[in-house]
Amino acid sequence: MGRAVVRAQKSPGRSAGKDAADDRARDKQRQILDAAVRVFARKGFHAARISDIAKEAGVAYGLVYHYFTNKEEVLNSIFQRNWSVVVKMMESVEQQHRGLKARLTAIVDFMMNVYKISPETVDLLVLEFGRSSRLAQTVRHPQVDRSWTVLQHILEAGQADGEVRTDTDARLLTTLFLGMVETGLAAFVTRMMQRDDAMLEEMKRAIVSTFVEGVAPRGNGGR
Amino acid sequence: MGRAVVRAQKSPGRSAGKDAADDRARDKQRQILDAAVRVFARKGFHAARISDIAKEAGVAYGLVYHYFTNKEEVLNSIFQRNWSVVVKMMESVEQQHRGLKARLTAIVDFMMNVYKISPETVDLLVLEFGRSSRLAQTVRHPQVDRSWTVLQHILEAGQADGEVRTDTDARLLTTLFLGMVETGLAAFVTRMMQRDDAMLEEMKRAIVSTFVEGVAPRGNGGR
Amino acid sequence: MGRAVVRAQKSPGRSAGKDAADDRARDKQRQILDAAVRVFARKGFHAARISDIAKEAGVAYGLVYHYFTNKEEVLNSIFQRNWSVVVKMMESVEQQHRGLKARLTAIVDFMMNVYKISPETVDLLVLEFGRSSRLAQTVRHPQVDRSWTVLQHILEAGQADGEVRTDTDARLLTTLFLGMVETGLAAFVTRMMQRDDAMLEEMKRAIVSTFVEGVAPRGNGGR
Amino acid sequence: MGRAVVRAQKSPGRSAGKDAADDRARDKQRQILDAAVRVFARKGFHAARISDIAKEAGVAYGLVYHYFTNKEEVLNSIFQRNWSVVVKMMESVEQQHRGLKARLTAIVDFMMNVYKISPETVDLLVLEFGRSSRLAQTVRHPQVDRSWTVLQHILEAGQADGEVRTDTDARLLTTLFLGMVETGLAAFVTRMMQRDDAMLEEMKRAIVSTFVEGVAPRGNGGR
DNA sequence: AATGAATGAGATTTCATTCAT
DNA sequence: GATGAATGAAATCTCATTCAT
Repeated sequence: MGRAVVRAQKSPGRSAGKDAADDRARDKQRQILDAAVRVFARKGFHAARISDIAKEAGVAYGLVYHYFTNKEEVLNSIFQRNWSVVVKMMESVEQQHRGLKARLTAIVDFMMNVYKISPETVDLLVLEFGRSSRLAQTVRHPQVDRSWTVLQHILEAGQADGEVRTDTDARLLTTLFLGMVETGLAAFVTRMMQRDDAMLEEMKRAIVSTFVEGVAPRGNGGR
Repeated sequence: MGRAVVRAQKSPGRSAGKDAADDRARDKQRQILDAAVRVFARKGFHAARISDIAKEAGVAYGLVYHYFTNKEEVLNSIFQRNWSVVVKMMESVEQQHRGLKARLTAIVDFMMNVYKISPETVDLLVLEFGRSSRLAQTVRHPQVDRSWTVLQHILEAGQADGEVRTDTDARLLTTLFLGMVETGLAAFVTRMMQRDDAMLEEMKRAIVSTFVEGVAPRGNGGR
Repeated sequence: MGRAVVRAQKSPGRSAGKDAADDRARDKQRQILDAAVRVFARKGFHAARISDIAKEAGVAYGLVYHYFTNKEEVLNSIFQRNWSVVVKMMESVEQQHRGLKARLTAIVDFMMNVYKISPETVDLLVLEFGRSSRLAQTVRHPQVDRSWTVLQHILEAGQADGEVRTDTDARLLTTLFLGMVETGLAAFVTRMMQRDDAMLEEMKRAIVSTFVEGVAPRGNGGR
Repeated sequence: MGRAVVRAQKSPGRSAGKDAADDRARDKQRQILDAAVRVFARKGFHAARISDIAKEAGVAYGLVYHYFTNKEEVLNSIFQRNWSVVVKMMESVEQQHRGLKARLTAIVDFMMNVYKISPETVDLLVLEFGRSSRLAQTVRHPQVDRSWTVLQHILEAGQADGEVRTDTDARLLTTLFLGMVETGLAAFVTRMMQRDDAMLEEMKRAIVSTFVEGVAPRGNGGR
């Protein structure tokens, strides 16, 4: 409840009154979204009532409708907000790092860190969104497609560099990598595994090394 | 009321009518469960109405309540029925096959074949059940735990045989393997990938080889 | 459950097979009615389900419909059966006894004894039927009217004999007497009072003497 | 949600809107309760549907749930509201009047007047609540116990003053008195007796005098 | 006679959404 | 902007009753 959100500085030079009002509005909106993350993570999208979210946010439930069209839009906003962060991260990783292992390590690192910081968010993304074709049909976030594409690029680069075998479709390998990450997270989410830092670290290492070794070209003079 | 009736032998001599009735009852139950699989897969558990299931099964919705306590129990029955098949398969694989690769291949084969035969069932299991901690908390199917355990045994055997590196927890590797399989299936379920046989075959090969290579001990001449 | 009902001897001289069948039928019917009394007393008419009655009687619920048109008819049968006993008792009391006090004593005695023997029956009659105008409207048992009439006669006889003051309507006094009896019983039914024999005896005495003294003519040559 | 709100004084200066809203809310609640009294009296608790109450009150049925948890809580509120009036009356009678006859006369007067003003309320209290042990078990209104206690005190005072014979338990006599009043009312409720004022007056007199005479100590020159 | 599968009307209850204040 | 009263569609579930066996 009431987590202290760091307020971003806004573009200076506007009417102070307006800005203050905008600020308050943005705060309220964020307050509601934060509450929604927790409630959705706790009860699931369907079972979560708007009034639950409002109560968690400490506002009247009518206000939720002031900021969002309906319940689904609340969920969409959450996805938008979070996936755009993931996509940005992936894009920057592609730019900043070289080599398959370094890149995947950076990505897995980031994901696991997010989990440490806000497990509810990950719970929600994994449980409600992860793969739901039904939601996907209604929602179809281009962000998600973009993240797949970036990953695919990384793997294709690996194939070009001889780090990844070329006899398998890069898109398919992308699937497998995401599967490991996702299910790895899910194991924590569903309490299949203990939620402690050591475990998280081991998980990171296992995912990266298993995948990198697993997709390495082999055979002739190979490994 | 009167469901899951254990058939006892009754006074011989006039039991035919009774038995026929019981048979019909069992048929109707199965008819309802089959319909439920399709409806759940199509709309998801929450969005599926009992009346949808009844309509799909071609019975009055009251009959669903005649055989099942409520909607959740319908879902549970489906899980029970299907997971027990998976568990049996895994156990038999452990008995019949030797060697990590052979065993995992057999398992992945089976899973993908089930998908070919009854994609709705897999859709349902993957989407609704796959990992939902919320459902899991209420339901806690021992069958699921059992399947994890069997897989873990297989990996531990691999460690003992030197096929799997020993510096990583077998349970953790189990997670990763299941993640690949599950997300591999999910890619079809969510239409992220084309549902054709060639693709399924390539997926099978990719999963097994990536995982087996990925978890192989390295070192000797290796990495 | 399964209280041992004393089977009445039937008119001798009929076809034995027929009689035996009739007997069995009557037994089943009585079995169902006895069960119904207990269930209605326990849960109330509305909350009692036909299946509860059938279960209590140890028969299939379809059979209830073989013997009774519907749930309401089951209740009616119970009333019929019991009130006719009460009416007969009152009529015989009017014949056998002389004097207001003797007659009322006999009546109260009987009522309280019934309570000792079958509290459920009294519970049911008092709670579901006692005064329910709504049921009364649908049911309108002539038996009930008859019992009022007999009592009224007894009071009118008392007026004629100078035991009861004549300045008050006999029907009204009937109401008051029945009110005492009914509420007296109700106090046990609702556990407002301890259900022990001494209390029952004191209740009997109090009802009769309070009423008899209360309605005695007074005044001039009176007290 | 937000029912039975205790009105707190809020920051003075802009509370008018809020207060007006609260007033409206209280009005609506009462409107619903009044409607419920009529519907329950007409059809009985079980047969009354929430939608009947809503229709009678002229509101959407959802609103009933906005103010009350469920149907039973509606009934409870009615009991609470009405019995507290009865209890207060009895307490004030005990204070204001002296002598058994005066006190009981005042009580019976009040009861019969309530009946004249709102027969439905009395119908409901008498028919649904009067004694129902089943409801009583769930509800157990302390108000009802309190009214018994006050009456008992009045009778004990009568015993102390020599107006009531001491050889009978005061609680038992309380039962009888209430029985007369209740059944007296019931006779009107169930249309066993004509609902006219003259009859009501005669009933009043008959109840009080029968009871007072009936419980008077006898002996001296008596019987 | 006896059974219980099958039906479906109908009741309760929930909750997203609108809207007056 | 903020509130929460008001609405009513829709979903779950119950159970009296019918009927084939």
